[in-house]
Amino acid sequence: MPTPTAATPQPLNPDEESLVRALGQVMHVLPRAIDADMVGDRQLPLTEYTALMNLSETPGRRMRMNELAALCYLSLSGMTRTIIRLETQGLVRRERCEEDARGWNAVLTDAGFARLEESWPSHLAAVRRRFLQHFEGFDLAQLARAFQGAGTAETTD
Amino acid sequence: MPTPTAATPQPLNPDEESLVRALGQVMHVLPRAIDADMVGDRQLPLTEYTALMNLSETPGRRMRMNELAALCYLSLSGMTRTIIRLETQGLVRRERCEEDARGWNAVLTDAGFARLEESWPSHLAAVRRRFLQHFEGFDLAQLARAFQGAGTAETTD
DNA sequence: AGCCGCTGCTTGATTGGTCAAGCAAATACT
DNA sequence: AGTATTTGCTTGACCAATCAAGCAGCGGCT
Repeated sequence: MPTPTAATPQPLNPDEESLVRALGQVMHVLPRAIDADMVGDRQLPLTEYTALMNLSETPGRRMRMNELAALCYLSLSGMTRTIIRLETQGLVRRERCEEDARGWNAVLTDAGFARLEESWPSHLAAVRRRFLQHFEGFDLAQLARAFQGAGTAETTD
Repeated sequence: MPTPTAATPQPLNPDEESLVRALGQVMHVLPRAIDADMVGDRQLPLTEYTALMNLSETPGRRMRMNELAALCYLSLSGMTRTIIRLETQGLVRRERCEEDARGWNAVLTDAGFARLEESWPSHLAAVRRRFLQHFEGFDLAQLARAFQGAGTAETTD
């Protein structure tokens, strides 16, 4: 019996191999690097930046914890803690939700909006330098679709 | 004065915008998803798998902590703790380094090698399904080069 | 030979995330 | 109407990573 226990799957070819290795590196390095850039430059961690940014794009600059957590790819408890950090800095305020007294809205304060405006160039620069720059010859729209697929792949199966 | 404080950088065009959004998602989701797959399937977290894998590819299946940490994209202390976890499972053993009594070698045990052999199909499947699959039409070699660039970009600039 | 600074690794303290349990409000059921 | 279930969020316990401090062994310098 050549393959005794489990079905041996098709191994990676050399190009796949090096892509996967590079992916491993990027998954580890990129988020930390961009975060470190933001912290070094603007004292605003990537997670907090992302929360502020999502809030800023919403009518009334407010959002339910639920929805914000999903947009930030964070667990609900992770979101709670992020919002608490932002609240203590005065960048976000929490208001009880009118139509459901269990719910809360995170509301971007003026200070929060100002902080965001002051920080986005730093974020933009980090993303350009660490990522976009390296994909210059590529069809970005096509690439974006592939990434979306990779990010939203079914959880189990 | 139209732009009072800082120079306003070139904003992202729509394609860049959606690529960056997708990147944000992927950076968050992919490592956790692959790790969760491995844990669910084989009880072996991605970090530990990576350490075993790197050890297995080295002559004598042994490596200095230093070097292993670099290959795993982990801090030295993070590597120490990972190795301790692996050691308590009997998958790795530590030996003092012969030519430098300060140093340690992490050595893959037979049990560790077996564990790796049993786990790699799961890792492979996760990587295929969550990542490679979504880049089917692409020039993988070219993509790999771009990713390598993104992962190794100069730290400060 | 002996001290001094450097190196390799571990350990302690902290951080930022997760999951599970808790709690209060809303909703469904009879 | 009154209870049971579900929902929305927070809190507690935990975990894996980081940085900073500690420590032992090495190597250079005199």
